[in-house]
Amino acid sequence: MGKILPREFYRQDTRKVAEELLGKLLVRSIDGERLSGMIVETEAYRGFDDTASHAHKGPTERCKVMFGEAGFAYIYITYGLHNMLNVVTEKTWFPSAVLIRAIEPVEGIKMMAKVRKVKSVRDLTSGPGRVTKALMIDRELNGIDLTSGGEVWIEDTNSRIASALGGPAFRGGWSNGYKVLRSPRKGIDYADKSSRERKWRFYVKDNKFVSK
DNA sequence: TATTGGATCGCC
DNA sequence: GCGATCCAATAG
Repeated sequence: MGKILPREFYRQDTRKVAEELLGKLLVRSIDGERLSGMIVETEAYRGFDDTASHAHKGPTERCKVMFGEAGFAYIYITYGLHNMLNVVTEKTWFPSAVLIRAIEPVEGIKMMAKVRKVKSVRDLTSGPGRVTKALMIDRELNGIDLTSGGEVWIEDTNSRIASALGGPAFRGGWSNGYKVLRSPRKGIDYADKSSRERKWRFYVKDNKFVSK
C-alpha cells in the first residue's frame, strides 16, 4: 500500500503540487473496497489575481474551503450536474487548489464501469466530471480531510506501480516513466487575458486518459 | 427576489 | 454541434 500524502505536500506552491500529483494514486474507499486511479491531468487555480479561480474576489459560501488549510477537498458542481474534485493547497487565507481532471483506472474498474455505464474503459475517467462520477465523489464530501485516510486520499505510487505492472490499466507505458507537458487551462474563456495565458494545466504525455 | 451563466458531458 | 440542468453569484 502506498503512503498517504501528508499535509506538508499540499502546503507547497500550487503549480508544484499540480505537477507532482501526476503519477500519484487517487483512492476512494467505499464499503471497504478501494477504487483508484493514477492522476494524469491536473490544473492549478491560485491567488487573488487569477480571474479563472472561483476564489479570486474573496471567500464565498461555495469557495470558502479554498481559503482554508491545505490538504482538504474542495468539491463543487458545475453546469448544474458535474462534480469537480480539487485539493486545497498552500497557506491558509491564500486561495489555491488543484483540480483533478483525469485519472487512469487501477483498482475497482468493474465497479467504476457499473456506475458510469460507458462502452470503453477510456471513457471511465477521462475528464473531471467523469473522475468524480466513477469514484462516487460528490459535494457531500466537500471539505473532507484528504490526509487522514477516510473516504478519499492520495497515495505515493512506487509500490503500487510495481504491483500493477502488466495489469490492463498499465498498457501504454507507465513502467517506462512518463513525460509531463503543460498548457493553458480548459473552459476558462471568462477569465482575463493574463489568467487565460498561464500554462497551469499539467498532463502526462501520450496518456490516453488525458481529457480531450 | 430574479436572472444569468458556468473549471462539462454525452448524444445527435 | 447542441441541450441538459441547477446552484452560486450578482444585480436590482
